[in-house]
Amino acid sequence: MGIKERKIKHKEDLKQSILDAAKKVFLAEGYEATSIRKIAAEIEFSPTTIYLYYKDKNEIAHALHEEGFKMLSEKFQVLAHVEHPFERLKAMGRIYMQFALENSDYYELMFIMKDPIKAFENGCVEEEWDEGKRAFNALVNTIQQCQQAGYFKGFETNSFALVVWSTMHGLCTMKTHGQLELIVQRKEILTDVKDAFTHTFECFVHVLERLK
Amino acid sequence: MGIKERKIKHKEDLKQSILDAAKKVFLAEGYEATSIRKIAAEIEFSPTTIYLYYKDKNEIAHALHEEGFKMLSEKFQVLAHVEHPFERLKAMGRIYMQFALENSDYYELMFIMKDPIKAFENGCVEEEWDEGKRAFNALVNTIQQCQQAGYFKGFETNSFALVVWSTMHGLCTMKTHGQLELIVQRKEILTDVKDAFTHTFECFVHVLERLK
DNA sequence: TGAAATAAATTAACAGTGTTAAGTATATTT
DNA sequence: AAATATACTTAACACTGTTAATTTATTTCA
Repeated sequence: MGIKERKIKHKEDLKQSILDAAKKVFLAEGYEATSIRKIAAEIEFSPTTIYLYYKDKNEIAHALHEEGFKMLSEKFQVLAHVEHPFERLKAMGRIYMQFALENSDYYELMFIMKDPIKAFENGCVEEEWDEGKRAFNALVNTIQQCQQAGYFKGFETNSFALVVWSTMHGLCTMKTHGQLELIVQRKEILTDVKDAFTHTFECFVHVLERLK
Repeated sequence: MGIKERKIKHKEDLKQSILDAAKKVFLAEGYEATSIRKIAAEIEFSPTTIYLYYKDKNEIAHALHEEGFKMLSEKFQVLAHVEHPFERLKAMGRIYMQFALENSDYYELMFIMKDPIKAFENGCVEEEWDEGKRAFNALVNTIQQCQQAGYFKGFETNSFALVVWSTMHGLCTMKTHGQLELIVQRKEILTDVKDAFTHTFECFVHVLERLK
């Protein structure tokens, strides 16, 4: 009775099981296709049961959004071993880019979609955007250390960090949303899309290098 | 018989009337709430009539997306009177930002949503992304002129243009999607959100100025 | 142990979505 | 006047998130 066993396991912590099921559907079909009914079918419960554990779909979106931040911060772990702050900043950018491309659905949920944010606007989730802030702080700290090493002198640290993040965020979204592909389509110089993405990043790195 | 007169006028060019109705609902309630049924109710026709003039909702999204580009390019007209290329670039950025804030729904449709792009992927619309390309070309040309004036020397023009656009796009989306607000919330230095947005832009301008 | 109270899950329903196939008037052509 | 073509509508499908009311299961207490 594999199904029954699974059901018992589910009951132990149904909230987590719902999230797991949501994640499964989400990864296989994207957020758009992740309906309450599909999640319910996955765990063999009624759709309305989900509302006993999550206030609404936004709260599930927020939970997935948190998962995404856990993933990203794990990938950021390796940065601790990069001593030179500017090298660390570059590595950070590359990790961020890679994450955005390889987990574009998560990226969407973390930085583009409004649904997960609505969750703590509607009072579902108590905390503020701790995950996002932590990630941003890591960037601010690295930039601060770059400044101590002679880079970006005369720039207000927070504003500069926002510029850097904006650039990376803009580039990643333009890539994953297809605008980059459309723009580059007939531009002879940057024929390959992959190149446009990488070249733009490298160009940005050159810009930063010039600010020493 | 105001209604009947209107109906006759509609029949003259129903396709345009549908678009006008779509725009009305879209501006009043945003794209999410712009349903086929609402558009139909607006022009007092059956919902299915719309499918006689537009293949699907993506095609309507694309039509609105075109309207947005017309609006933006109109606002860009004033740039012709700005002689100095770097001043023009800055003005371009400010116009872009203002447009994104004041017409955030249009901006969403033009640069973030995938639906309008699907329209010419699904063969609804013949042309490529001409509007986007034209806007991007304006940016490339300005940057090229900046380079001739001694700015951004040694940078590949197209890549540099993509960096600039990425930064502006990233900043605007972070603003309109609320991330900027959340990040700044507890950062003591940039308490005001409006300030964070403006300050980041100004910081970016300083970055560009340093590349002379 | 058996009845009452509590908790957990379900059924049915609401109000909406994009979209399609089939049917009905209206206008045009033969 | 009959046949054809055009324009539009009705009805329906297969979904969506969400809520209220109801049933089922578990626990508490006399």
